[in-house]
Amino acid sequence: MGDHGLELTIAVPGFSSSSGSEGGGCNNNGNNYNMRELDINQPAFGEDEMEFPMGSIEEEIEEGREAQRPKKLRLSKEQSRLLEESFRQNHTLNPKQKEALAMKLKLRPRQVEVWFQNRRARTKLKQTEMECEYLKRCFGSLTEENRRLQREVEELRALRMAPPTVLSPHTHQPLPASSFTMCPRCERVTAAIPVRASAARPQPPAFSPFSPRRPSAAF
DNA sequence: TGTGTCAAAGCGGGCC
DNA sequence: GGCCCGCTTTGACACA
Repeated sequence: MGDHGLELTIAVPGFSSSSGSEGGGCNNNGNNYNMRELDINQPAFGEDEMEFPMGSIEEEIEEGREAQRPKKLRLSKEQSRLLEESFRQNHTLNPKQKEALAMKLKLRPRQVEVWFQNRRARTKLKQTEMECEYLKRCFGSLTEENRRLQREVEELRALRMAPPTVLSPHTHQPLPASSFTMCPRCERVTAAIPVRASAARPQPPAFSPFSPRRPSAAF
């Protein structure tokens, strides 16, 4: 989708989202969205509130009109563009900035405020989604690593349980049990068992999700 | 025309 | 009291 003329630009370390269809969106030619844009800012709402398309319901009731819900505002492309621009500069507005921006956009300060709130929420949601994807990938690789280590543990355990069969280097026959000695340190029967290649310590993963040095490309 | 999605706006609660 | 946030509602719109 994303064809409402509002593009998410998320400042996430390692990610750069381009503001793709700046000015060249798919909605700026000939569909009814343009008609809405005109509706929003045309002085067709009464003299006093011509900039504010959303009048209050109470006012309408007082005036004896049908208490119909006011038309919902859809921001024009230009309004969205300017809002995005100022959001890129600052994710929050002080009252002065808000007032100025509202004046510039012919909106109520409250509408600018709401737009920024919603925009922050959308940014956060997007970040959360990306973080979720990243954690899923971490989970997958850690599960795989865990499975591999479990198998290795099983192998080593089996090796320990089995009676040691060591071949004599001279006769190539199994040595008698009497030829083994007890290791004074670990108190196990030891013999000259060659180190198995598979028992070599595995390489640690390239990075750990819990390490402070996360690869920046993750987000 | 029904349905899904998006975004504006409402509402309540927490914080300063 | 104003602002922000999370959640929700609701109208506009696109699409099958």
